[in-house]
Formats: sequence, structure tokens, C-alpha cells
Amino acid sequence: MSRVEPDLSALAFSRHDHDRCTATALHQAEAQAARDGLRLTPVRRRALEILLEAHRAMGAYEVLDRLAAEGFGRQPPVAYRALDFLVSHGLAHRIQRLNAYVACLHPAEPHAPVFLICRACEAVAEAPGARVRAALEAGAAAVGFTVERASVEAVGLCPTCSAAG
Amino acid sequence: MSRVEPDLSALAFSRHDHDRCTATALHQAEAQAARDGLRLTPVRRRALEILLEAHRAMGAYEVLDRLAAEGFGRQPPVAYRALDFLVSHGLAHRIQRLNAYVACLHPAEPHAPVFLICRACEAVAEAPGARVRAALEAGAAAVGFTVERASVEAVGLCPTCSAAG
DNA sequence: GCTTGACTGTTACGATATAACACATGATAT
DNA sequence: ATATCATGTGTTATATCGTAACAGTCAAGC
Ligand SMILES: [Zn+2]
Ligand SMILES: [Zn+2]
Ligand SMILES: [Zn+2]
Ligand SMILES: [Zn+2]
Repeated sequence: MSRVEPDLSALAFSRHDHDRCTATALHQAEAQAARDGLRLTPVRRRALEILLEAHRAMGAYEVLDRLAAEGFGRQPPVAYRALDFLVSHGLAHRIQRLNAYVACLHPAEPHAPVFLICRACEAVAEAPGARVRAALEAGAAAVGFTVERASVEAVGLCPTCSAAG
Repeated sequence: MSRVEPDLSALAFSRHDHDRCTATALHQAEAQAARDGLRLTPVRRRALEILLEAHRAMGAYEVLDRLAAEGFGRQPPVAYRALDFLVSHGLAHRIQRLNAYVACLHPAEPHAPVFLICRACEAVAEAPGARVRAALEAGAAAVGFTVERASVEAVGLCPTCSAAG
């Protein structure tokens, strides 16, 4: 059974039904957890929900404050562990430039994302990175380097903020 | 007048005349400083030399320790300011993944580098990034995003460590 | 000589991240 | 049933990375 998937690559930059957007992402996370035997515990699930609320990167301490306010632990490891879990299972990504984390909108499909970070509104979108990765791998292979992981992060202006001047 | 330039893209991964390698980079830095009216003061120059000693990224505090041992200030801003100067004038680059800095081997030519980081020997090489950038810009443009700055960093194995298993 | 601006140094603090340990809980294994 | 074990959650304490704010130096320009 197949279905037409909406293009999520610039969703963060455009007006959209965000309730549906987060519900879908959460549902996919649950499906993946069930399939792979992951334990999407209350803290972990709530951390993901918090990241999903806005299409921007949040620092660990920002997430921690939210978790603490809701009755979870209030010490750094609480947030770091939940975030590490999400990242290690592809449910969130770490933005190196910002020392921050962003929810993944399509954890199901394997992907090597490129992050587009708007410096004005702070929105972070995940763009398809296949071409970029291919170019990167080719360049690396030319000098005998084997790429295992890569981070590609661009800072600039999203369409909305660009139009606003 | 033109001259054949050696390919520096994988220099960090191969055996080479490193004294000559650092001397050249330092000479280029001095030339650039003279041309652009930059003040390559003792701390700044020494910080660059320290980064040039090894083809790897060094943390600010690591550089600071070295500077302090040589009679410069021993407080964090001393290192951060010198490193910020080097980075802002293209004489060094910041590696986001590592919260660390690496000397640039060819500051003269404008470039949008891709960093190849060996997880085994920690060497960091700067590979040509034109193709990667082009792909990145194209992908961003497709969703209306304007790229202003980008960081592309790959972690993996360099040819030497790869051969060593 | 005096002002000005860039540079270097300091103290003090803020922000980010991890080590190490105590306890709970649920799944085996005896 | 109860001992054992693995995983997860919470804690305290500490490590690592980064910056704000201010004081002193020194050379350039008036
Ligand atoms: Zn949304
Ligand atoms: Zn924006
Ligand atoms: Zn060298
Ligand atoms: Zn290596």
C-alpha cells in the first residue's frame, strides 16, 4: 500500500497544518519504536513533542526546563539522555552550529539531511541531501577519505524572512 | 606571474615536508596581512603557528595553554580573541563538530571548504568544496532559501588509517 | 602633549556537557 | 517465589567551552 507523501523539505518555512504535522511525526516515531523494539518512554516521548512544537532547534537546557516544569527530573542528564536517544534513533537531529536539537519530520525514510537555518526567524528545515552527499563522497573518495558521518548546515534567510527584507 | 601550486587538499593525510608546509602558510598569512593592513601581532601569529604545527583541530583551551606557557596571557579571552581574528580573516577555520580550530593552508584563494576529519588520527584536511556548495545552493534555492554561510564537515577514515585497518 | 582606537590582559560569570552513583522496574533464571 | 540482570531515571558534582565587562598599554594623528 502506498500513499502520496507531502514534500516536507521546506515545511518549516511555510504555513501549514502544524497540528497534523506534529501528529504525523509522532505517529511515525511510535510506529518505528514498535517495529524496532525501542522504548519511547514518557520523558523521551515528551522531549520529542517539545522539539516538534516549533520548527526550530532547541538547546538541551531549554528542553530540560520544559521537562522539569512538567514533573520530570531537573538535572542536565535527564535532557541529554532523552535527546541522545532521539538522535541515535533518527527521531531528532543535532545541529552542530547551534549546539541544539531539532525534531525529524520523516524519521521513517533513511536520509542524510542538509539543514537550512534561518538566521532571522530561527526556523530549521531539513532539505534533501542526496546530491550534496554524492558530491561530498566523490570529493572525499578522490583523496582516499572514507566518509562515515557528515553534517551539512547552512545559515541564511528562509523565503518568508527573505521576502520581509 | 604564475606558478604551479601543489594540491593541498589532502596534504594533511599524506607524508610531506611539513616545515615547508607551515612556512608557506605563515608566509601567505603575512603577505595577506601586509596587503590588507591586518595586524598579525605576536599572540595572533603564535596562535597561527600553534595551529599549523599539526594538521588537526585544536580546542581554544589547548591553544591557550600553549600561549600561556610562552608568556602570553592565561585567560580564555586571550585565546578566543586570537582565534576569532584568524577565523574572521580566513587564516583559520572553526570546526563546528569539534568546537575546535584548524589552520587554513591556503588562505589566499577564496574558498568554501569541506572538512574531512579522521576519527582515528584526528587529522583534518580541507577538501575543495565547490561542487558540494553548488549542490547545496541548488537544493536551498529550490525551496526559496538563501544560503549565506555553510559548514560541511565529514567524519571518517583518512587513507592512512583506512589502510591500517 | 593629548586624544583616540586597537590590542592585550584581567576577573567574573554563563552556557554546554558528562562522570559517577543510587534507586526503581520489569524481564529472565533458578 | 526470589535472585539476578539490564535498562531507565533521578541525583550530585564537575568538566569543558565561551563571553561580558573593565583596566592598562601603546602607537598614530592632531
Ligand atoms: Zn509543522
Ligand atoms: Zn525565517
Ligand atoms: Zn603540513
Ligand atoms: Zn587518519
